[in-house]
Amino acid sequence: MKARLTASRERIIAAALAIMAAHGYAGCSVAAVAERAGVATGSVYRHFPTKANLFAEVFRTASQREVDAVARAAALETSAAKQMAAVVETFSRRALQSPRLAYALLAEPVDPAVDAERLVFRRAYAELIAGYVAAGVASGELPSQDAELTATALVGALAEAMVGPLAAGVAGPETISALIAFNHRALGVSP
Amino acid sequence: MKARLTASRERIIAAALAIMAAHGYAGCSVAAVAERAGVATGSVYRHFPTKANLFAEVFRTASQREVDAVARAAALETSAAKQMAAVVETFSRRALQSPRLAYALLAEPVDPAVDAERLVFRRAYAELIAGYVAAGVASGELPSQDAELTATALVGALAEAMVGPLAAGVAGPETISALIAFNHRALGVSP
DNA sequence: GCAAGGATTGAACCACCATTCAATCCTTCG
DNA sequence: CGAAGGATTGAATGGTGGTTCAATCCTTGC
Repeated sequence: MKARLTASRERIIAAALAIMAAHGYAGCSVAAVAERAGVATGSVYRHFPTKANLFAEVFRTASQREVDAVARAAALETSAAKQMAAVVETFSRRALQSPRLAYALLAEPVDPAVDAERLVFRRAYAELIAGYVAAGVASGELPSQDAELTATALVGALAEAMVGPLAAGVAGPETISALIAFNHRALGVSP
Repeated sequence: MKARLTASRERIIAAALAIMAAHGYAGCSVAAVAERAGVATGSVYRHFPTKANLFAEVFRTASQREVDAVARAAALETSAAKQMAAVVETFSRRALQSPRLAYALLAEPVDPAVDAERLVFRRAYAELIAGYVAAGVASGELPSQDAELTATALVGALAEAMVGPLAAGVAGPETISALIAFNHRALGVSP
């Protein structure tokens, strides 16, 4: 019984995520999510107090997955330059693979309460990057700089550079390598 | 009479802008805008077919003003490095001066139709910057690079670096100079 | 001065959807 | 097996706020 409950909860989150990936946040009415999850509209409210609350969790889940993937890829590298390249590479590849979801997570207009979760998401990337930058500065690989600011700015750069292509639908490998070059310059990686 | 008409129209746009600057897009119900403009709710629809349409124009107007201010400041400079510094300086100073408006223009959740206008705004900045970058590359001041991508990424970096401070309320001159340093590195300005 | 035609008004309308809740269905435990 | 209690249902509710429109008011041209 308790299992059935958590299963329902999971199914609702999964359904919301699936609809976001297919039709964006705009397509996510509570009724649609419930139908896809195979429960009644009202049942959603047994698991989540409000729609915003549900989607806060959906965003958190999806974002964590993304940040984890990026962190995992970057952790394999040993220099700040390579770590940053891995971040860009992973982030971009994944975004281009699920453009609708990426757009929803990054830029689509959403409920303000859900928007707050987005800030957390972006900050998580920034923290991750800031760590690499700080280490790079400490080791002398990178010039002295405000690691937090660099990281924040890079997150913005990455997102902005992606949103266009996401809409347009195309961004080849050359865009990705150009982005990596940009990142290296911004970090002050010596050529 | 025709004068009265255009005057009304202007007043409506001005009222919308004023409310945005004070309470953000969220505070901009058609009724509130109409009241502030000194017209009846229904009259708004004599000038604009829909609310989204009205705000598209409001965004366009406000954005143009911002881009113009930045372009004017940058035009006084002669090297890409100085031009970019002027862009950052002007953009930041103005954003910090009207944080609520800046937030609305840059990041606040809005109607999708209005959101589209935001892309135009960001692209306008990007084009402006891309011009300076391309010139810098041509003159040999900057290393070879994809000027469009650099410009887009810098716009994202600038916006992202500002949104946090906008919410927090504070970003001193040291943030601005750090941002300029970031920009110079990203452009490949030789130290 | 006076119709005619357009501008203005603002209260009423309506669509949309998140949220609720009384009725119903299961699961569980004595 | 059979009640008790919680889970589930989905149609009804309600609030919000954009949009409309019949009535009224001005302006304009004769």
